[in-house]
Amino acid sequence: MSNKSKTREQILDAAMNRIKHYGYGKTTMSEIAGDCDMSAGNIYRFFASKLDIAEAMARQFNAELYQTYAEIARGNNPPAQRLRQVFHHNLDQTFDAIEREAKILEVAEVLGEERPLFMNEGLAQERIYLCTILEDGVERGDFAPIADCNYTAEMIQSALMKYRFPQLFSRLTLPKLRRELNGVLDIIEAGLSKGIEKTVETEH
Amino acid sequence: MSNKSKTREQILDAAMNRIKHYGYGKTTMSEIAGDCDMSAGNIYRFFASKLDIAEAMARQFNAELYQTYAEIARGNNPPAQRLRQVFHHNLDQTFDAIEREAKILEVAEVLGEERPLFMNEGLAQERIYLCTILEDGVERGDFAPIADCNYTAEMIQSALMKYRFPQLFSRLTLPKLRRELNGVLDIIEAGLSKGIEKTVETEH
DNA sequence: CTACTGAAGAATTTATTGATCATTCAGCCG
DNA sequence: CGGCTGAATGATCAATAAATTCTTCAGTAG
Repeated sequence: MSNKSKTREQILDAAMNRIKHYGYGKTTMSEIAGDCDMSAGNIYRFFASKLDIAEAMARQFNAELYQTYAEIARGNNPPAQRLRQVFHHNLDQTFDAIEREAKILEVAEVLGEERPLFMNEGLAQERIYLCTILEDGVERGDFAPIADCNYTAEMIQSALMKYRFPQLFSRLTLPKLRRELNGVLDIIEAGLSKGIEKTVETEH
Repeated sequence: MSNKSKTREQILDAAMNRIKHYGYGKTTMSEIAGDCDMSAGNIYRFFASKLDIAEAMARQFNAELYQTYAEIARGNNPPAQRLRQVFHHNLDQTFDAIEREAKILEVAEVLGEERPLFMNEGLAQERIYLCTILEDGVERGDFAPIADCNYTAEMIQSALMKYRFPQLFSRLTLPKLRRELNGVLDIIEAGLSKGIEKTVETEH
C-alpha cells in the first residue's frame, strides 16, 4: 500500500520539522500527530516508538551521505583524494547540519546512547565505500597491498572518529577541524602508500 | 613554608580518597575538611576551589604518566616501538584507573567540561615526549624527515583521541581497544616511515 | 475488515520547595 | 599578626508532588 508509506513520510516530515527546531525532548508525539491531523496513537501504526522516528531521521540524513559516498567512490580521482573527499564531505555535512539546527546534536546524542547498534550499522555501511576506494587504490598501485580491507577501513574510521560528530567531541571551528582532518589523512595516506605491517604481538 | 605544602598534600590525599570512592559530586568540602580536622573555610587557604582539587588530582595522575613517558622516550627501543609504548601505557593506565575506581571518570568529565585548558596543557606536555621520539626516529632513519614535529605529534594525538579516555568514547573492552590502538598505530607507523606529504590545498 | 480514535496506565518530565553545598569573610585565638 | 573558625550568602541539588508524555488497546466508524 503506497498510502501507508505516504503517511509515514508525512509523519517523519512533521517530526523532523519540530525536532530540528525544538529538539527531540521538547517534541511530543501529540504535537507531531496534530501537525498531521491525526491522533497520537495512530503514529504507532507507522513507527514503533518515538526513538524510531529519530532513527528514521538519521537514516534519511545518512542516505544522502551514502549517495555522495557512492559517487565519490566510483569517481575517477586518485583513490587517496577520494578517501579525503569522503571524510571531508562527512565533516562538512555534519558540521553544517548541527550549525544550522543545533538541536540535531541532541538526536545524535540520544541515538548514540539508546541505539548504539544503529551507529555501528552506519559505520559498516560507510566501510563498504571505503573498501571500494581502498581496493581500487591497491589495484592502481597507489596503495600497497592490503590484507583485509574492511579491517583497514575500520582502523581509518577509528583514527577519524573525532571528526564524525565534531561538536560532540571538541569545540574547534570548522577550519581548524578541516586542517586537523587533513593532517591525520596525510599520515594515513602515507601509511597506505607505504603498506601497513600488522602488529603480531604487543609488549610494554 | 614546608608546613603549608604538607597540609596541602593532606587535603589532596583526603579528597582523593573520598572522590575515588564517592565521586566528585558526592564529596563535599566539609567532609574533606572533617577528614583533616579543620574547617571547610580553611581549605580555601590551600586550594582556590573544589575544581582546583580535582585538577591537582589529575595533575598527580599525569605526573606519574609523564615519568613513564620520559623513561620510554629516552629508552633504546626502536622509535616506532616507543611510540607504541607511550600510547599503550596511557590506555592501560587510564583504563585500569577507571576500572578500579569508576568515579575517576567523573573527574575526567568535569575537568574536560570546566577546565578545557588544563586538558590542552596535558596534551602539550605529552607532545614533548612524542617529539623526542619522532626526532630520534628521523635521526636513526626509521622515520622519514618531519617538517614540524610538534604538528605531527598533534596529528598523532588527534588520531588516537579515542583511546585517551576509553570509557568516555566507547564501551569496548580493553583487549578490543588494544587491538584497535595497534591497528591505528600500524597505519601511523607506516606513514612515518614513508614520510608525510602535507596537504597544500583541499577541494571537494 | 481496515483505519483510526481516545481513554487509560505506566513512565518520564517539570515545578516547587526545602535542604545542602561551595565560597567568602568578619572576627577570634595564640 | 598569621592561622584559623564558623556564620552568612548565593548557588546548586534532592525530594516530592503534579503534570505531561509515551505507549497500548478496546472500541468505533466507514
